[in-house]
Amino acid sequence: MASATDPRTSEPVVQARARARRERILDAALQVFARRGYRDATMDEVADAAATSKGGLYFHFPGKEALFLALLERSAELLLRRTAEALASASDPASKLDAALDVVLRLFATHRPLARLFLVEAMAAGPAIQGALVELRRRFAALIAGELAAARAAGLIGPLDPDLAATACFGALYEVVTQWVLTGNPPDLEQAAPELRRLLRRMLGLPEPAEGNRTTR
Amino acid sequence: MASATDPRTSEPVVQARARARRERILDAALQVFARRGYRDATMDEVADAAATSKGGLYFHFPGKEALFLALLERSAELLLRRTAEALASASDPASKLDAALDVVLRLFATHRPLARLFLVEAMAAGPAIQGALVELRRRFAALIAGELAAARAAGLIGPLDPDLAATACFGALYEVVTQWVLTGNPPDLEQAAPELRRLLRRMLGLPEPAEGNRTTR
Amino acid sequence: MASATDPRTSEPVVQARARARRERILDAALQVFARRGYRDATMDEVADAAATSKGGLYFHFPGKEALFLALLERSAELLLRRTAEALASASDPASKLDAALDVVLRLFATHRPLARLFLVEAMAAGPAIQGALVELRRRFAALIAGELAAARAAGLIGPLDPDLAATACFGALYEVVTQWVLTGNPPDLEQAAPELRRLLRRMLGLPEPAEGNRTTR
Amino acid sequence: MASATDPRTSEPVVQARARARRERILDAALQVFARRGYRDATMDEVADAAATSKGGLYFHFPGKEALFLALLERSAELLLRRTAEALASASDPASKLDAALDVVLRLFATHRPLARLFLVEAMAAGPAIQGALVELRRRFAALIAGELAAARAAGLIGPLDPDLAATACFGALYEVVTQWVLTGNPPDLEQAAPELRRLLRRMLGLPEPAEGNRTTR
DNA sequence: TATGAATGAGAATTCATTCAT
DNA sequence: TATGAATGAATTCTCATTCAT
Repeated sequence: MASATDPRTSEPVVQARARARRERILDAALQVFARRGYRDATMDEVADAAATSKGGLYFHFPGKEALFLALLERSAELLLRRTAEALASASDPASKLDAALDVVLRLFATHRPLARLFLVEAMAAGPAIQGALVELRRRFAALIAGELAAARAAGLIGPLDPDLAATACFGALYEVVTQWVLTGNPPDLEQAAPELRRLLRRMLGLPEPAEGNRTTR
Repeated sequence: MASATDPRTSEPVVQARARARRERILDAALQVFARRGYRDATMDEVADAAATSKGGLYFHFPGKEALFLALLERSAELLLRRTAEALASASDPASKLDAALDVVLRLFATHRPLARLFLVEAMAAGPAIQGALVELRRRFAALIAGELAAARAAGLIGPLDPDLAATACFGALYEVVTQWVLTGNPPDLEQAAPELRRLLRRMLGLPEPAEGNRTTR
Repeated sequence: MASATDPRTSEPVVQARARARRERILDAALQVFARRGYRDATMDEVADAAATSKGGLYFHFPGKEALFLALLERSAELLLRRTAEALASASDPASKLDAALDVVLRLFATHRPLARLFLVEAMAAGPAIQGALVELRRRFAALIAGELAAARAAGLIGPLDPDLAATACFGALYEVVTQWVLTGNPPDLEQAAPELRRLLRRMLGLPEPAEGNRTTR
Repeated sequence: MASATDPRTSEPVVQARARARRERILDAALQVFARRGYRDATMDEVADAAATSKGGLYFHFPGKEALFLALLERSAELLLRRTAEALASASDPASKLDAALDVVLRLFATHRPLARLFLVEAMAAGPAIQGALVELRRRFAALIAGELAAARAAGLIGPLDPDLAATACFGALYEVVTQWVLTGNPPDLEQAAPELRRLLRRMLGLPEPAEGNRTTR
């Protein structure tokens, strides 16, 4: 009795179904965790939102923390990959910065629950998750720091501490998004992009662009 | 038979003792909340740490959330007052920035549990506390934004959006402290002051100082 | 140093004050117990209502149950005394019944909290209080049963079981008052008197009065 | 792999078991509430008595009050249904009264914990339960009042206020049962039936039966 | 694989009572 | 006598996790 196989993926149908269910659970978990916070969200709520049972949840994920971690990883991969692509697709440091900024702002602007989850709820979700978050921040900051070091080596920017500068950049960006998540200001997150770009450029010592479309709030 | 009074404060001894107990509870709560996080901390632990009974806790504070809020307020007053003093005691924007930065870094450097509590744990502690935190951030950012607007009006800095710039400043600072809280880097938080000062000055368009006066404690 | 004495009662002033305070506490307790029920009422509430402190309460009464019992006794004395007076002041069984009925309905009609306390809340207030209530009911029913036995002996009513008849009388009256306490029907409790009188008379075999003013609701 | 079903009820075995557990919990709750009273009974005790866990209790009932209410409803249905059947099975008002009286006395006589719970403990169990009890009394009294109105319309009894008369009947019955619950008198509740029947008949103006078997306690 | 009933170790909170002043 | 701060045992309810079917 050979098990059925999906002709497109040559993956056993059973496994495909399992993977789909897994994704469905992760999607549901994102909504629930973002809305209720890690601590207040219950596995019951996640199960309901995923239209499955508690037992089903525990078949796919060993526990609540692991579920959150999986969610975190899936989302972080996306963010980091897109940021890396943006950095790679631009040539000079200034446009790399612009591109990365655009990617991050656009991703969060279109995925507010994700932003809430990462920036507001996650940090207080227990040591294991905190550790994962620290690692993610480190990877993200390292991405920036790498670019800064390269720009510095190429003499495109003045002397600075790449790690601290990357942290500051990350923090400025992080705070702008957090404010938006918490207060809804600015109403459209991407609105803040040009001014934020200008501030970060100046901080890093990158040349100002010859730009006319200044937005003053 | 008049009740005994403290000769120094002319306050009834009973009330004085109660107020002391209240402070002791707040101190204990700070330790416990910082160590365990808001959610994981239990009222039992706080009571133990304060060397009182659970009932005693509830005599002084109506509940866990109110206890945390009281703690938040007490600490925030301190931070905001010191920052305002620092801003008032300096004359030009650049030294105002320096002074405020020093105050914040020093306060957190010497009160790591406080930093952990407010920067890491608090945000995920439920809507009421989140609201209080948003308000605190707003007040702090408004302090900075006010200075920026004044500096701009005086022609000391170029055109910028004071609110966004204040948010970015706050975020950069916040993230540096958070990294320190989470990873212990840099080992001495105040070490980061000069470079951070340089970054923020540049971001805001303040003149670079003729720098020989690096401050190493 | 002889203690001051009240010239009217030749009672030491201190004791007079204590007795007044005791009465004030009982009055407050009546209100609180009637409004919140025995279980849900707290000693704090009673203390507040009596404008005293918890410690003060415990000086005058050894505990919550004792307070309730004292209240019960004070009120029961009143009801039983008035009922006995009414019975004594009438000559024939029929007018005795009428008089007793009037007394009870009037007392409860003008003291609804008292009615609520006795008829609704008290029974579930714990074994000791239950025992006291049973005893009160017994005394009240005995009052009626005594009259019934006398009336029977005088040949004024037919044969019946005085105890059971008294219980039934008491129950009918009790239920009418309870309905009024719980639902507010009839709006004016004393309204129900004539019809209730008629029903009870018939039940006991007393002659119908030559009365024209029948009220049908 | 279809889930197993009970061949007799074609109900899934899982659900059948759950329903059985629910019933077992209700049975246990009746015992515990009757023995300890609503307020003093703890969910722990109920769980123990039901040989289940506290969590299990809360799986089947959302809380203590809901559990009590469910119990109340289940028992009240029984009483009301039996009373209605008794009323329906008799033809003339007098035998209807007799039949209903017998049903009620027999039910309580054989279920003393039930009687204790409903007549003594329940009334002081909080507003929600009190409301439910008021409604039950109303339904029961309405059953009687309906019969009285019909009998009156048919000219079988003299003029009276059906609602008040029903309340008085109910009260007399209620009090006799309550006395029995509280004091154990009369030792056999059903012993009181003939005399009580006679009293109520007279009260309502129903003809006396040609009966010789008087019982005097 | 999926279900949902069941578990049980806590959690926050309440409140009668005590007692130093 | 009076006060009100303090106590601590008891109680309801929660929820991550397990497991028989």
